[in-house]
Amino acid sequence: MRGEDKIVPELPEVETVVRDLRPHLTGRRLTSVQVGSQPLRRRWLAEWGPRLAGRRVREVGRRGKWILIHLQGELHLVIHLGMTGQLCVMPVNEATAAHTHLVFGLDRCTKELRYRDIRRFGSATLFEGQEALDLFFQESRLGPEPFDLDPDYWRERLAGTARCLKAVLLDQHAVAGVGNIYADEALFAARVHPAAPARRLSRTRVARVHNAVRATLQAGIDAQGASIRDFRTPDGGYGSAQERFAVYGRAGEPCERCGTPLRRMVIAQRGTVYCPHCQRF
DNA sequence: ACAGGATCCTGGGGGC
DNA sequence: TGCCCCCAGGATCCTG
Repeated sequence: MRGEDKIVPELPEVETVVRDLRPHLTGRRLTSVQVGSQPLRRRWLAEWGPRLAGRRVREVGRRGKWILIHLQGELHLVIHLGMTGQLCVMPVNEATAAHTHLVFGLDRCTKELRYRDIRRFGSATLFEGQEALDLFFQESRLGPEPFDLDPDYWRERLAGTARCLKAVLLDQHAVAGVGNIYADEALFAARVHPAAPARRLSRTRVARVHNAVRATLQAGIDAQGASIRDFRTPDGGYGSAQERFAVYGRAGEPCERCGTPLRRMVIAQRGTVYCPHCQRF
């Protein structure tokens, strides 16, 4: 990580953004949309602006790493932050940062909702009707929320694949919301090797993975909550929140449990850090 | 159907 | 100091 203080948004970061936005947006009307010239992962369609103008925000929610802004009249604004996306409510008179792609006006308010995304891996899409929203998640085969799962789900899911454990954790079809950072942290907490074949895991190891995924994500949510209140930087960053990670970005440093130097390998095309002593197959 | 690879994109870091 | 190259990674599309 060294000097890098951007955290790629995973479930805990997205949950934090949602909690941060909720009081600012709920009950407010979106009045307009300004669209930048550069396309996002999914192109914002010109007809969506007029369609959502004047709609009141009913609720702000989350599904996996997707942010859901439910509007009056069964419209659903679905936003993914990709790797570098930021969604902030800011004063209208504050200068608009480079790479701001969408600006939503808010009624009776001197603030506006801004979507900024340097790498443009993120997206914003408008769905009309609950069926269209359900169909989107159904077709993308988004897996269940990690907090809704029990060990039986993990046993079945892991037994039914030839892949290694970390690849399954990263797979949004298997479980929604886990990304590269929390996958590594959860496997360190569970003391299981990231390259372990998923189908060969013992019952006790599956239970450890199940508990570790939940505990790690919950700790992430708790820490982000603290960081956003205490250490939020002017550009909307999360300060020094990454100091809590035990393995992510720490290849070569001593394991906090046993002192063995942490090792790095590539799994599913993702940089993976683990303790070769604590984490076994 | 499933698994693995390529693709998109930019700022930052390493190497020379 | 400067330039080039490469790397990071989430979702999605493509191939075997």
